[in-house]
Amino acid sequence: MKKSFRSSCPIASLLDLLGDKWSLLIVRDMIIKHKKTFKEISDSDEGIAPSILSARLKLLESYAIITKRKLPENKKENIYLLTDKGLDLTAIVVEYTLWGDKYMREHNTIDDIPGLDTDKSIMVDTIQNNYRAMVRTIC
Amino acid sequence: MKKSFRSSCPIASLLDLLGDKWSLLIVRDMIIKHKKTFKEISDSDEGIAPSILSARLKLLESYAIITKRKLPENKKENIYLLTDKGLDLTAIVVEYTLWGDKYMREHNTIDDIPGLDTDKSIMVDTIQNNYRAMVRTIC
DNA sequence: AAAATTGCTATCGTTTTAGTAGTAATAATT
DNA sequence: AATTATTACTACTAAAACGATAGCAATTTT
Repeated sequence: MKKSFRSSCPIASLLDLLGDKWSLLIVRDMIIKHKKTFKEISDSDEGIAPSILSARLKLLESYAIITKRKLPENKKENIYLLTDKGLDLTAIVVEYTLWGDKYMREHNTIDDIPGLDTDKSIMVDTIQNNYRAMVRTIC
Repeated sequence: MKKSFRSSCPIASLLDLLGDKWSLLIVRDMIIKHKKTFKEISDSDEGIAPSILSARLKLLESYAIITKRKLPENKKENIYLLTDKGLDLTAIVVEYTLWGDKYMREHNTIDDIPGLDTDKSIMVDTIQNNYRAMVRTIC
């Protein structure tokens, strides 16, 4: 899994990894909607093509943002879970949500998302705790 | 300036605008490095092609994230400045910096950036205040 | 045993990106 | 005043990425 980086800037380096139209949406599906399988993510509103989803999951896995495993009771489904590193993207996802909620309404219909008036750090903690609780139920 | 949106999700909508490898870097150059002209942004470490920079600046302007103007004393240079909407991307830029600083060092050389241990909201305020002060000196 | 589901890969036309060259207008230099 | 340099682009083409669809193997369900 090769990748080259444009510069030594932390922002540019992160963009070299996740700077496309799909990667953060996959992370969103996992963090917020607790999606865990190829099928669940495929079924999102935005309609990602399987070839793209496949490539992105591989990339995210190669950078240890997600892990891929099978559960003993199902040999068909792969379960994708966020690592701590991946779950640490929550703050970015929250900031995207807040900015999009505030400024994109003039250009597009935007869903109302409850709880956006909560303190940011509490939002981030809540999301991360919910995710970890979900992981505990399946492993 | 046409653009279509994939869904009514605020995150997806923001990604439809800024979800590429360059837009946020341009915003970073403006917010952090106080770059204001086509030339200054062109000269960044990452080496953006002029055709791409031109297209992105037009897009950012069309969504009122930046403005374009000339100063009376120079009829050649265009001055690009962030609007309040654009400056509100500071929190996202800060979160990118923090995540990149924390997790990208194992994959790439990452510059040390002073002040990353400061409280997030103070970082954001400081950056925004510095930017506004800079704008005041030239307008 | 047959049908459906899941998790992909393959293919291919279209779109986007990247790199380079070139140009017009202004500004600086000689 | 004439030449040179700078700025802000646009134009062009090659390369890469994307997007939609089809297809397939391994399971699971019926």
